Amino acid sequence: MARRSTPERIVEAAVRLFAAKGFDATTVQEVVEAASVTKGALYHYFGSKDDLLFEIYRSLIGRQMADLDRIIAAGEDAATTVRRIIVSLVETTAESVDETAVFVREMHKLDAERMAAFRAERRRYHETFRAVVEKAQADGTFSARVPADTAVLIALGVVNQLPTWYRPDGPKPPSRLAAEIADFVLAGLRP
Amino acid sequence: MARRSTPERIVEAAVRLFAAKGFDATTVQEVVEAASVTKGALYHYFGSKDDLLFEIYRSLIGRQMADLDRIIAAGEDAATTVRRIIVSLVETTAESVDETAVFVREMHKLDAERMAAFRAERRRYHETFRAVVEKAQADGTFSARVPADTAVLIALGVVNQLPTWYRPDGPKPPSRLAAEIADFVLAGLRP
DNA sequence: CCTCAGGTACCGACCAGTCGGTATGTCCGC
DNA sequence: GCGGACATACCGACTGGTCGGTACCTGAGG
Repeated sequence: MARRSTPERIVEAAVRLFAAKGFDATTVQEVVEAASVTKGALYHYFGSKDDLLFEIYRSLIGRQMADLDRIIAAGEDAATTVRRIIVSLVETTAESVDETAVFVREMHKLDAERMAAFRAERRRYHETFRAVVEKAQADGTFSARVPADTAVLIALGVVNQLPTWYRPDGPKPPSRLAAEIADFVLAGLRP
Repeated sequence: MARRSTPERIVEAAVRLFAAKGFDATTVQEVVEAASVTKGALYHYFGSKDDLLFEIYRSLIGRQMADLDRIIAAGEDAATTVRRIIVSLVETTAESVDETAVFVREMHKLDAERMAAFRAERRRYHETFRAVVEKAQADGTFSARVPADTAVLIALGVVNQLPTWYRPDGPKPPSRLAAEIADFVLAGLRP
């Protein structure tokens, strides 16, 4: 039998198809065929096609928030913290390009309740990141040339855009890309 | 009668709806109702729902390419040129948030032929922008800390991500936002 | 009276989700 | 150590509704 559990296989197939064709353009039938299960099995584990989509978001956001918390808890200086946040973000994104692509494109399809939950998480991420930049700007470690919130928006914007041009088989390994992006952002914040 | 021509009204309504609900989730019926026309009128002017989508891309890309060519033709120094490219991009994007949002989210739905045409245009934009940065890096005007292509990818990434967080009624006017983003990018390129 | 702009009724395809079923455990009283 | 009650995991034919697109109509201007 297959190594992965049935629900895992279903989510995997769904991510691949949603990333390639979009959520609406992918039929439940295609998902079950790609996962080698039946419709019955899918609806046994997931309440609806939307639930499947939400499951993808949940796991991605969960990983990113955990990384952020870990980095903040380490309590290093601002430049190191910012570098680590960006590197971690770029690397997770690179290894989950499909998830991120689906996420960025179809996020607005969440229903009101889930959208609220998602916004709260994103807000927390954003505020935490911004606080690091603001503190460093206040004590002169970073330049205040550009407001902290714009800097954060720029950094997060780059990462979310990554799935549109990043190719796993491209010339630059994710670690190299992560370092370059971090360098650029830090250069922008340098006094 | 309405001021705008029928096809213009149709495209306008389509952009608004596609941006709000997504292309697939919007029915042709909703578009014609929002535009106060009938299905017959829509199919009189557009061959298919996809044609409508393509029309949105075409006009947006056309405007951006024209702006770029105009800026390059002015032949100013690298820093001014880069600033102008970013400002022009941010401002067009801000005044066409809906178009850009649709574009970023649904671009992958283009058929092979149109996708190829689009990629060629994007490539030209990218290469033109990169050439400016590379030249300035070669003569020492810009730092070569971060490769030119990464810098360009970052700059364009920020702009494409703009529709997800930019609000026309937000505290910062587009010109201010454009200036901040340009400042940040130029700071990242400063020797 | 013919063409062009627009209107309207309708069709065929498709798709998310349902539902009645089976097969395989597993726990428990006796 | 066995029968029966219940649960878990899955199957796949079917349906009710939806939607893009089409065929045909109308009315006005030249």
